[in-house]
Amino acid sequence: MEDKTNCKSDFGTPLAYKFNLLAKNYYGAAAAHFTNFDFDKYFYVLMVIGNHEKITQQCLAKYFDIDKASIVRIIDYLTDKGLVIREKNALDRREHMIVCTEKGKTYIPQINEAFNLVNNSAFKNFTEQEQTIFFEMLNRMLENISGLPAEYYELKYVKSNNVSK
Amino acid sequence: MEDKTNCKSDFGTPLAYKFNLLAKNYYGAAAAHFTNFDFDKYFYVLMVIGNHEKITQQCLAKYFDIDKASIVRIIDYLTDKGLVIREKNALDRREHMIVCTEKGKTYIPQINEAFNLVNNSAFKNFTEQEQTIFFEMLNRMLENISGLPAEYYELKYVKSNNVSK
DNA sequence: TAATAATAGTTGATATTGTCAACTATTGAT
DNA sequence: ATCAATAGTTGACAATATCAACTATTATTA
Repeated sequence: MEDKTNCKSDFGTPLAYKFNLLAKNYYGAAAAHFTNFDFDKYFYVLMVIGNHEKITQQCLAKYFDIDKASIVRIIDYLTDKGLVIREKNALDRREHMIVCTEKGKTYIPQINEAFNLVNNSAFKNFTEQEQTIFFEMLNRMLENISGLPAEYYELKYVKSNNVSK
Repeated sequence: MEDKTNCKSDFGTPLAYKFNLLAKNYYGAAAAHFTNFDFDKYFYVLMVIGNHEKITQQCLAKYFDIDKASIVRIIDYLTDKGLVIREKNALDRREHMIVCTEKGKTYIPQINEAFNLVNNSAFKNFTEQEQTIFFEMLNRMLENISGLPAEYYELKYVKSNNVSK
């Protein structure tokens, strides 16, 4: 059994293993901030919806890279909790625009704040510059691995719903 | 809707969102290398087992941070495929040492190689130094978020089974 | 030593999640 | 007018994780 104490050895482990561990611990830490909410999941979905006036389910499906059927159930859940509503788009009546309710909006700042706190604790002892470098590296890696520019995931799908189409 | 074209905006998004995207794309890319195998999952589990003479299910559960019941089913699957076997530990008959079979061992180099290839494509246009920095940052972040040293996940659980205990 | 606690693994039940195919409604293309 | 494409929905299903209860074995301790 080889020694794995130095960083070099990391090159032999799949990156995704570390990403999974990080994601799991991250969500665990974030969930601690949401214990007083009357809903217990899809915080980031709500945040994405809340940060836009309206957004289609297709956009959400592409943004989160999951099946549109899953989005239906997520929106069902959030609707059930009174956090969002579906509105038919008059310009294209196939589309349902998802809109944050007043109740839903009250959670957005708290969710934003909580994620910022967890981000900050993840970045403990990172300089501003290191944080910037880290994000920049993550984005480059996303491009390398997905074949798509990383901004695609931040922008494109989110933007497309605001212009007529 | 604010502009999100610059990196700064990343600070508002939960890190785990990007980690999930990366992990998903990473596994997708890796799976392409394993299409000719007669098993279709748990490649990294097999690799970890194969890189040690023997390892307990507890070790694997802690290493992958999943329930021991899940490990039982994973080992059932790998056993079913003839890739590993369970051996009672004579020194502590509660423990089942998981050992790679000859068949299982033939896959280890291929799996190692495949992960290296995907790592390399993920790190396209990264200098050696950047790669080292990236891993080092990931490990620091894991420590920050989990409260445990990152090597814990690479070493401790994996090592403990080799000494009598 | 006997009783009790702790550990490793197993099993069954359950909840969650994602995925697929089939379907409706609507719009776009030819 | 017809046909194809898109947005969304639904039901069925498979994969996964999790939990509690259980067996077997070892460690603790009174």
